[in-house]
Amino acid sequence: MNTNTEIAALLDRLTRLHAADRRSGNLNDAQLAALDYLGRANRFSRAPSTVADYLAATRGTVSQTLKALSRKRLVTETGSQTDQRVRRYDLTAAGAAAVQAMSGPDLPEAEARVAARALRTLVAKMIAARDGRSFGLCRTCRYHQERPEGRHCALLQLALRPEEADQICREHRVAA
Amino acid sequence: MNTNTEIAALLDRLTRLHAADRRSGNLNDAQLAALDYLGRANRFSRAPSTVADYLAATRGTVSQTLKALSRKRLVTETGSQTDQRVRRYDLTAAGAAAVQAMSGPDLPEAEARVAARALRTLVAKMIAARDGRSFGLCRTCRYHQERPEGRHCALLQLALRPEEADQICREHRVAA
DNA sequence: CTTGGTAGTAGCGAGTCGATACTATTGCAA
DNA sequence: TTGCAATAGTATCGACTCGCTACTACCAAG
Repeated sequence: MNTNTEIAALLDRLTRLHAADRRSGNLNDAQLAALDYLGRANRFSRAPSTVADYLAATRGTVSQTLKALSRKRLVTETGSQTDQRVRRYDLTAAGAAAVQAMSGPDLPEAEARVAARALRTLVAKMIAARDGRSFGLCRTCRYHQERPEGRHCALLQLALRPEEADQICREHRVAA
Repeated sequence: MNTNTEIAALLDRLTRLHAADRRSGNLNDAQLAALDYLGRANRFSRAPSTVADYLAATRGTVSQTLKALSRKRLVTETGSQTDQRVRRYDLTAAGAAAVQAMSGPDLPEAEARVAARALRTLVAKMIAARDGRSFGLCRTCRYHQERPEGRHCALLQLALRPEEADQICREHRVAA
């Protein structure tokens, strides 16, 4: 068996194990993933299309999922001022609590670091193969600037809030 | 963000990307995973309960999935002679073709090896955390014996067919 | 001011998924 | 030998995913 085939098989099993581990209470895998993403993304990256892009799903599916989360009072829905078509979904306090309650694997730090590096590489490759967005952290972006008056985004041309430097941005481009 | 939390987030995304990549034609993720497993498992490991164990799902869910695959003529269903309760699902030629057609990631060999090692470790840890079976290859098992007349399983106490040494076994125990 | 592209959604059909409940078996123990 | 608990597999239910098509609202560029 070639190594790439083995990776596919491992991903298959890992996928299942991970989903089974998280799945708890009344949230399914897709809802958990969306909720977790919304908790990490900045204010420009919490629209249905963006979530769909991140989760490699269609807008239709994500729309349904976000509505389900909304019915469960885990997110709120807001319209955008600048573009009337765009909607933004933010975590409620209950939503944030649900994210906190999610369990991950429990590896010793050294091993976790090795695993995290491998996973980052793998994700990056798979994104590249499908021409997808990197969805990296704002502060690692080529448009991120540190100015005397504070952080600034050179792409959107606006000042950034302090907490946004560590959030996911849909416009993220790896620094050159 | 601690490293284990980051791993959970990476797994979330990886899970989605992998599923989206594979999903093709008229097979969904669960069906693909079951089909792939059936193609790798030995004759003692192709029953619904075993598949359920491997995929971290319930017997009920897997039963449904296997019936769906059966309707699509990708697997056949056979009863066991030794235990009337047990059923075995084998790939048909069409099923084997569908497995062949599955695409995996496409990494250069060196990187693939690093990724595979990390994934194996991660899977092993997650299995251990849930007291699950390893589902390793027959020839890496502590009960696997090379005898003059051929390979032998010291647990089931029977002779092994040549191809079985490289198949997945539900009874697999890591060599001591 | 039309026209083309984008954002979001509804609704459909197949299927996942956990849960519950049920039927055959099997295996063990009194 | 019977009797009973454990096991294998299924059916069914309700909530939901998922891709798809169709549709509306909105934006932008000619």
